Amino acid sequence: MLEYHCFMGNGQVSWLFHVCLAKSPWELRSWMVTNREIKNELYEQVARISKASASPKRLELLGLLCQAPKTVEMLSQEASISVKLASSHLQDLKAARLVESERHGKNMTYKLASPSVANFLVTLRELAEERLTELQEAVRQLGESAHEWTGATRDELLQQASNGDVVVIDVRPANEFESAHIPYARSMPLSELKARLKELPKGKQIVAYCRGPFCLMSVDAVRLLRKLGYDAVLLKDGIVEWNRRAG
Amino acid sequence: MLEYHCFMGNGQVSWLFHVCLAKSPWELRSWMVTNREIKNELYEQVARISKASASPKRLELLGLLCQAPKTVEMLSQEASISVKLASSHLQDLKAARLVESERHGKNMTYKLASPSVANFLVTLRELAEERLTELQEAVRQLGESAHEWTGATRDELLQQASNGDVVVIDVRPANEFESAHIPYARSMPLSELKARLKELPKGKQIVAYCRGPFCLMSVDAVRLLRKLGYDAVLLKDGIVEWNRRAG
DNA sequence: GAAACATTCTAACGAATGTTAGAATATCAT
DNA sequence: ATGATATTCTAACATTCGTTAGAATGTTTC
Repeated sequence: MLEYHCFMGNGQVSWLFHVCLAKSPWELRSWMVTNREIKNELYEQVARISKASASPKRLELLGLLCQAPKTVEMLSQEASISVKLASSHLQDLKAARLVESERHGKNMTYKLASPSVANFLVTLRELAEERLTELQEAVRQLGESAHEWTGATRDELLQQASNGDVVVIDVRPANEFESAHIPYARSMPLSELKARLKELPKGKQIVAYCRGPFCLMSVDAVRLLRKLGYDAVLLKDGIVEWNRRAG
Repeated sequence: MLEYHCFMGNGQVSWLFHVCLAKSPWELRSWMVTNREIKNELYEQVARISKASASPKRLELLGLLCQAPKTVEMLSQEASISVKLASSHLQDLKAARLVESERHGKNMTYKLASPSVANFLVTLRELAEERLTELQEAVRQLGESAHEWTGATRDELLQQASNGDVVVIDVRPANEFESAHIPYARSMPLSELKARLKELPKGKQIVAYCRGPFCLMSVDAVRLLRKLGYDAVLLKDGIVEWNRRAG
């Protein structure tokens, strides 16, 4: 029976006859089959990466690992899933070489396999934000509830932070701050914010950031600070987005 | 029954008690549920994009659409799948807003929804090449069979092409050349190459390119030209990769 | 309006995936 | 070694996905 995509059934593939004029029918067929098999294999491999990122929970786990290496338990709690499910997802990610694991005593620690993975995730998220109006709507609602940093550029923020005109606070857990943070930022985890209020000057503007645009910690921090009379705004970028804009 | 990720079952989420001290238990619970639901929704939306790219055939279709708009039939033939299956995959891609369709007479034409999609695909492919040794191996074998352009930089190639030291040929079908091509390149589809050999100078180096690193047309072109005594090499970049390096 | 054609919709099947619970494994403290 | 703890492996289930075939839709041409 003839297939739709039969090898020689139409004009679309007629160039093959020119290119392969010298080849015997058997050789021609084998050449095509081989080429097709090579392509299939190549795309199959690329799809391994996108399949690994094709689940909301795996995306969330990857996002958390962009901040710092973490144990299975930490990851499961922060993503609100069971330890078993987290472990299973992490193994899928490991099979796709997106993360690596290492044992530290009783705990298994997972970390991103490469900075390229973080870069890919940001590209993916930005594409989703550009294309999906549903996502734009959801993000817009987040933005409305809090005040965003309006001081234009990255360099301006760096400048003002370096000479003390604004105070940049990193409201993530301390270990994530230690793993990597924006220059001149001060670690002030959301959990300690209320107790350490006296460290913050009322006269200056306070810029709070957290894990990135999908993390709500800076939103909460800004809401709290503004209620107490501080001039607080939030920066949507996390450390990965920040570094990306550098290149 | 108590869940692993119960809301108040452990120290990991204890900061909530500080932040939300002022809230009643009901308010606290509702705040958490809402935050979790927002995050779930956000990641769900992002996953729509990666799910759409999580199939080898859909990746191949997207890759073809990066070259030029095409009808369902053209796409099905070039990807070696049935028209029905192609249509089905294209509708998945359309649901994820990665492609758009337009009717031209009897034919339905699909095109990329945005250049960001092409950019995302290259990022994905590059990540796959970096992380997956299986893919590196497959690509390496392709490279061995043909001679790659060794003239270092993009700018050098542009320079040499502009003053005629090398001849850059685009071996894709003519409509893809018309849609977009590398500056100074000459359209010479693989199907016509043998018939138009006399247009190519034997004294100069010929650089052939096609759809990108996973497309085998330039490999075949170079193989043919070298057998006939031409000084031909191939450029792995397609038009998308080329433009990306511009920014 | 009828015939011809390209595409999509519907239904169906087996294959792959997400999730959970229980058993098994590896490490640490004793 | 033994018990306690963290993680992974196994098995099971419902759900989703890839693929195919047949019916239905929309468009052009006559």
